[in-house]
Amino acid sequence: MKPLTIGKVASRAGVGIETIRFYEREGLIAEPPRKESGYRLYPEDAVARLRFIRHAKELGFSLKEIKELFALRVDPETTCKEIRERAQAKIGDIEDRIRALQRVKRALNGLVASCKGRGPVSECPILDALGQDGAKCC
Amino acid sequence: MKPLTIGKVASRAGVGIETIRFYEREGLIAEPPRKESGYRLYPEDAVARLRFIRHAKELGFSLKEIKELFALRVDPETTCKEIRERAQAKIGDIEDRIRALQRVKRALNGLVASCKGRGPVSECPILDALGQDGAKCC
DNA sequence: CTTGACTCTGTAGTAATGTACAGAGTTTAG
DNA sequence: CTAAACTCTGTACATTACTACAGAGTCAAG
Repeated sequence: MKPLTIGKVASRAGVGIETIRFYEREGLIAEPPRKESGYRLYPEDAVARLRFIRHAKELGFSLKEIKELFALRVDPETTCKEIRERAQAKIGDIEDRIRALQRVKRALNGLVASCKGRGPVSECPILDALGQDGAKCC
Repeated sequence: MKPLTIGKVASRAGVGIETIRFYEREGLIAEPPRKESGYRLYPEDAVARLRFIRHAKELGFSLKEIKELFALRVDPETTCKEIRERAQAKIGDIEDRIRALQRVKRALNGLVASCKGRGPVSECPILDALGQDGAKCC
């Protein structure tokens, strides 16, 4: 397989060229070999790595966390268990966020229910509720 | 009740002084009256408003969204009905966000389930799955 | 009345995550 | 061979949500 130029890698991985160079600067991907001209020449698996980054980001990992995942992989002491634990911690984070949103939703639903949809805004119970110190919102 | 200086408001609302001035610049809180000296003098309810912002932020609203909520209240033409409609739209947004997070969570759960937590990282299915093109993660 | 704490404006910096040129050199299709 | 497309470096800009001064003026306790 021929090495790929940055543009090919970008289109195959579904990211921008600038993004790849950015990731290189940030240490998320290795500096690839270059042609004499200075053009970057990527092996095939650079595409997989960029896809990994993209998917992990979609799953709510920050670049920093992704970098940590890579560091784990590089470290020969790391076990599958550790990766799994990270994923589980992430699930916990996501559950927290879901719960927080559900609280907001419940609060808004309650407010909507208490609002007849008539009268001036000054009498609308919706906005007052969030000004309290915690109680009404959760 | 005496008007409060910015420092008092900040400590009561649990935010920084600079944050308050920042919110003022951003239009999240009104410019308060001033003393001759130029010192800001806040009415009590500024504290409630800042708490509102803080709580809403903790619940995942961006400052922009919070501003939109306030905009509803400020407009004298706004009726309770409009607030209610906005609140309902907001509920829809929140439901979307919850669903997105649940998709992520399901994906991560699937990955965790496929990982026995044993063996070297090179055999971890979680990392493999992230390298694939989309299918495994959604 | 002095001194230390407070506040003012205005500017600049931070972190995260890119995106957008400018200006120059390189590669490739026709 | 030429022109279009591509890539290079380096810098600057965008967004969100603050945070940190600098230098000057103000307030309040003792």
